[in-house]
Amino acid sequence: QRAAAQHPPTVEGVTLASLHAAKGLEWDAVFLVGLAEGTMPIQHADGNDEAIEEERRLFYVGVTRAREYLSLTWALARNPDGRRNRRRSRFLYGLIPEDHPAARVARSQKQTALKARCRICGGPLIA
Amino acid sequence: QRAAAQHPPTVEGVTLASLHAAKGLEWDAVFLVGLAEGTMPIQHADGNDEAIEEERRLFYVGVTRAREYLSLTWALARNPDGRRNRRRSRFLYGLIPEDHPAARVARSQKQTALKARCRICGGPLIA
Amino acid sequence: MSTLFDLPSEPGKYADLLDDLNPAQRAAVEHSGPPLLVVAGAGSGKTRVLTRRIAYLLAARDVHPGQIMAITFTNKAAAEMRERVGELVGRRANAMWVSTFHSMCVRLLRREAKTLEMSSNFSIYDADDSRRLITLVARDLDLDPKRYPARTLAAHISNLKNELLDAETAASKAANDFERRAAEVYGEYQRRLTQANAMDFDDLIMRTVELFQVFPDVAEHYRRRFRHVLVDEYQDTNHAQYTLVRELVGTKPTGSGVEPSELCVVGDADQSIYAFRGATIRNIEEFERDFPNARTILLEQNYRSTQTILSAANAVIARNPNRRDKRLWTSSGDGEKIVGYVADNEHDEAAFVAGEIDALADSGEAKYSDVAVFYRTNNQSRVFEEIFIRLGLPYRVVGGVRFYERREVRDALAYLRVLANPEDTVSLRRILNVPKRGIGDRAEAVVATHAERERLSFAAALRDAVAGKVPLLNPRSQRCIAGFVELMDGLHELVDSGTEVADVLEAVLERTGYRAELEESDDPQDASRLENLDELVTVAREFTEFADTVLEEQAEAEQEVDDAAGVPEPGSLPAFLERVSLVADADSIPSPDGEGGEED
Amino acid sequence: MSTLFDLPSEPGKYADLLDDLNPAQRAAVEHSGPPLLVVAGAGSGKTRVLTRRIAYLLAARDVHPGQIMAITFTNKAAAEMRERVGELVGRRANAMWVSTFHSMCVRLLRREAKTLEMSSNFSIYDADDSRRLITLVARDLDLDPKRYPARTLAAHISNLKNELLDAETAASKAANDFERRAAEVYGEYQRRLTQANAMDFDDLIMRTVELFQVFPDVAEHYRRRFRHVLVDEYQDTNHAQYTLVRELVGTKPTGSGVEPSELCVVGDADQSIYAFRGATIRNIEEFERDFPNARTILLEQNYRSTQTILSAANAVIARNPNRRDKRLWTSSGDGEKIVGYVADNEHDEAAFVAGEIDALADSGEAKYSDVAVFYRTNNQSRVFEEIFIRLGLPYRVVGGVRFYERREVRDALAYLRVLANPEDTVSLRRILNVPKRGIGDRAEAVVATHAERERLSFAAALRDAVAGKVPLLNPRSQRCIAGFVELMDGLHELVDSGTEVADVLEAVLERTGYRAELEESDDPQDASRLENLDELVTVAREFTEFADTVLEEQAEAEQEVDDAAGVPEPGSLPAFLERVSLVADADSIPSPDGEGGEED
DNA sequence: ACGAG
DNA sequence: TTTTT
DNA sequence: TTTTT
Repeated sequence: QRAAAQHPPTVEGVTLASLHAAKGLEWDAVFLVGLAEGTMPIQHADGNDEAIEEERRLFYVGVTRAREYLSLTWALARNPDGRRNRRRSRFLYGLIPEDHPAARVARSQKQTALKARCRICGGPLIA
Repeated sequence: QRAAAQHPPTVEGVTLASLHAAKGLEWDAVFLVGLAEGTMPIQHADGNDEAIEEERRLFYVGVTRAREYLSLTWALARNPDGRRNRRRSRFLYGLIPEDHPAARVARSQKQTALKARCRICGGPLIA
Repeated sequence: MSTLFDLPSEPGKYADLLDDLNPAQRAAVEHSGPPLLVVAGAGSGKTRVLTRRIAYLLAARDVHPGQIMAITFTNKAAAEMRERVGELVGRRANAMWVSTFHSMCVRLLRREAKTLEMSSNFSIYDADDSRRLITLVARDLDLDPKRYPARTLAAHISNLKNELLDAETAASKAANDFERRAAEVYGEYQRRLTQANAMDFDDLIMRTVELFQVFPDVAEHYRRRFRHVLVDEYQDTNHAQYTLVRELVGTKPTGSGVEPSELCVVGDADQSIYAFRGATIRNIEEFERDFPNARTILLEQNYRSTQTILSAANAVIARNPNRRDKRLWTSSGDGEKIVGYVADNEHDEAAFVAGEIDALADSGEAKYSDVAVFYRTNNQSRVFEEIFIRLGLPYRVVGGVRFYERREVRDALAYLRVLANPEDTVSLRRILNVPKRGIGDRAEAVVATHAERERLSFAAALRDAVAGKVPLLNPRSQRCIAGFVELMDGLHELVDSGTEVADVLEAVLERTGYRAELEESDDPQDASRLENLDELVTVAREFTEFADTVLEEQAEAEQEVDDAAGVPEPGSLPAFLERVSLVADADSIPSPDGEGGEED
Repeated sequence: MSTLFDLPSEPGKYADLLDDLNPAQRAAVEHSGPPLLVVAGAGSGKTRVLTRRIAYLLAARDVHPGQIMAITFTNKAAAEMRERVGELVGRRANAMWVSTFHSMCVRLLRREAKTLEMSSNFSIYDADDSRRLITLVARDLDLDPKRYPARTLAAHISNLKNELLDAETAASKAANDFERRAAEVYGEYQRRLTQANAMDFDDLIMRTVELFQVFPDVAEHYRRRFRHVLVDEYQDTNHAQYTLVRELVGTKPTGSGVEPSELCVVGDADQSIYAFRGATIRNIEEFERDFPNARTILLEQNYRSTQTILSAANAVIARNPNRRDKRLWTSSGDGEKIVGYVADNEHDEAAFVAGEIDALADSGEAKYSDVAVFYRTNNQSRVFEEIFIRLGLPYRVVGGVRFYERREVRDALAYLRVLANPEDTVSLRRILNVPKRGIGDRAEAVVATHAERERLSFAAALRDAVAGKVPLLNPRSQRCIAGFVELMDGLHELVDSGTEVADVLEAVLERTGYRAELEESDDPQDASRLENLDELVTVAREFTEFADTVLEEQAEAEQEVDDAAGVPEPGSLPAFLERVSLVADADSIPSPDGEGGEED
């Protein structure tokens, strides 16, 4: 058994990787996480068309890694007690219907945790 | 007698003006002041060739406004008690000889006032 | 005419025009034919060359003054040129077009308004009007004023216009959010300008270029007429102005055989300091490539400064790379040495300067008014003012708010502008509640919404408001608006009945209560405001008087005035507004040019 | 050969190669003649197309494997391609060149070293070496490391090289201080690289382009040889790589009548995500313009994902403007719905994901190793790691420091590199005092200055130091340096006597005390360091063994090896270093390619 | 509820 | 901030 | 930060 840095000799488990590192590979189930404005697309790219287009391609690469199961998630706040001022990624427009709970916008007020599971998604996927 | 904003009806006196406003006019005696890096050329322009060239032209316009008498001045510090950390404008290179008192560099230490008058300039003017 | 039988280049002839010129200057005056670039170093006598050249054209080359167009950037330069040519050739000078880029364009646009399918009595929006309108547009587009400040948007849009790009092109070329939003604002801004029957400074140039490019026959008409075009301060032209000049003179014969006009531009790349306003040094640098076959003449002899100063200047500018080399020289000697001084701090620097100035004055070497202090940024004047005041040294500060930028002056003019052009929404909304008459933000917003929804002008929406047709408007506001409309109607009647401008202005100040409000105030600033308004009335008065004399003279001389098509009647309210719109200072009212008639 | 009498396109023939392909794939495999762009959507089977095409070339079009050059970006891709072609055509595959851009260039440069008047045993500097050298250069140029960080300079210089601009051109195009300084650094950096007999990654490409452009006969030689060039991930090429490909295949016949080689590039503009590394999407977008007459084939059928996922992907990417439209589809059904989830905070987000993963695992829908979590920035892994650890959910994090980037590995390799190339100053200075042996910054600086002044290599300056010829060096440091030189001389003897790499490496670790130091430490990190060094020894051992088998096989098959000119002897130290320089992971050692000899 | 400050 | 060599 | 219209 070879000890390479990127494949530590631990039991094979869930892969955690950057979207760049995901390119060219595929998995049965893929979770794209942190899909909030400022993170995906990254802050830096905002306002710059070419950069935003590249961020979108990056997201696209992520989506196309999944064989069967794809999950798209994001968080309203950084910390449990932090201000819930994040907005969801623009790349989700048209993907998650506006009336779906996951499409909800951040509120500035504190509010109770929102954890309603939602496998019953079924909105129109094509924009 | 007409009351125009830029020519208030006061007694005619010394003209105080920006270098831009000086363009096209001429005076017997001209004082170009504030000739320190960050002011002339202005901070903003630093590192940008085209901008520095334009600042130099601006300085040139100032110099060519004078008929008989031209004085070039700058200050080591902003306030009397402030840190003397200014450097003289790069536009003065070759104009004021390096061994002339006015070519002195800012010291970071506090030091006694330097006010030696210096009409006895006589260094080589052409670079 | 007396010159008809003279040989153009006969030696000894036109001695009065040529004898006191140096060889380069003389060459520039005598040059004939291909495009000419006169690279005129500082103090090299470029205005003299320009005026002599014009005089020479008239005297030696049998050119008619009506065939000459001389373009400057400032009214001051135009006035000086006209005056100095006048000294040489007398009243014939009045038939020339000597004007700024902008007033030349206004004149052309008014004449050709029909061609462009627009009204000839458009308002001219200056930078402040323009920024105001952009603020409104940006707000309507829900733009965050932090991310999209009106100032920045205005500068960006101005740059686009200077590059002759319209809103669609700008949108298609936009490569980031800011550019895209700016393009949107640009589009809506233009729509509102049109609605207000107004043009901003940049439009004046851009639309004239459009006029020439879309209607080649119009261009040809003017090219046929202006056989000689002279441009001053060529290094300060922006792309639109460059294009305007090129379209006007042409670079090859037209289909019907009109040769390019003779072009002479004067400028100095080393004095190009307005890049931030869109000026592009490239125009003067590339003149020979833009106008093939061009001749270039360098004016390096200086008649202003000592050799010491010139050598310093040469040394400074020589460090700029890729520059056409040019070394200023003088025959008048070295003069005094340059003084260098490092002060410990800014206060001491100012004290040193003050001391030097006093010494110069005491020794009689220079009067105070012969002395100037220059700095990079206006805030640097502060220390000097403090010291000068303390020493009782007289001074004047150039810069700061100019006459026509003062609030009270703009308010008064806004009334006049609305009277002249009721569609001028920016001006109308400016004075709607000035002085306060109970028409608040809410009422204004409600009327604006109504106007938008019903596709009415703001003025028409106000009348709807009076008629109770504006929803959500409360009765108290409605009464206030009724009062305002009535007020304006009254003023209108004055204008229609031919009241002279100054009296209309007086009526505005009285009936609106503007003057009363200032008189009641005990703020000393308001006293100066009153003075400024009085000054404005005086300007208006003199304007009418001057127009009357011109008209009389014209009548006496039985001059034709066919050149005046579309141009506002001399002395009229529109004429007055046009003048003040294109001018910064109250004392630099341009004298009317080209009003002496001639063949077309 | 068995294929000699087959008609190239006879229906039903080559069924094994074509039958299980969809029509677009088949067209891409069968296409012959003009340049071919295969736009291969995600999961559309592009490697299959590439490998089948190669097999088809060999089987149906009578192409010899030695005429094929297949270029990839990663060693992994190269290895996979070689393996899959091998499955189809057997050992003949070994005669092809299947390699990364960089290793292809290394190979060409070693072969043609004489032409470029350089040594064929140059070191290859990776990003870290390069940044180190740039740090030294910037320091010598007195650059403020705040304003000019080595990272930024390195990135800038890399971009310049990717654009094929040399230091002079960069200097002449510099439009601000940073660019000018960067150009200076670039120039000095290149000088030092040459001095160190080293090339960085970008040089490998740039100098190969130079080779082809300056020596057209060399280009023609390789064009004649490689009649088929295939490029994978074409959307990731930078300008230099694009130029390299173009120079290699040619766009028109050479003077001596060599037609352009047949080019096939495969890529997907929608997956272009390396612009920040210099990749330019324009290359794939403009392929048809760059290579006139080109044929384009779209691969839109997907063999990986459910239609639900593909529709989402299509919807996402469709919003990018100015894009070649492409809609992925599958015949395998809709599958599960996509799950969307907003968490209150990042902790909850991770908890949700962990819960979902557990549910998938519990239900048997997926093993942990079939699941991946992707984020934009590596620091986002933190929350997930915390939660996963708490839940005992097994995971591995991709990214972070890679095997050959680890300090201990680079230290050990630096020793080997200095042994292979004593001029390799960066490596030499790296290990000069590692492990600590009393040669401090001061001593290093003094030696460096001596080297600079006497125009000596740093290695030679060290010997001067031992001989007491370096001024200002104190005796204690001198003795330490003497010890170091002696140590290295001893190791050199080992190398010269033909000791195998793994044993040299062992000697390094023992004699320098590197291993001892780690063994004595009680830092747990140092334990893992020891493991990594052991791993490195194992890699070296296997490398030699593998080379031995290859050599034996070659001997058995009596294959010619003239292709190996300039290429380091298999199993040798230089060969080992070349391998590890072009590789990121210890487990992705590329198998030697093209080593089976053939005619040229 | 709107305008003024 | 991403990091194929 | 400069501001010819």
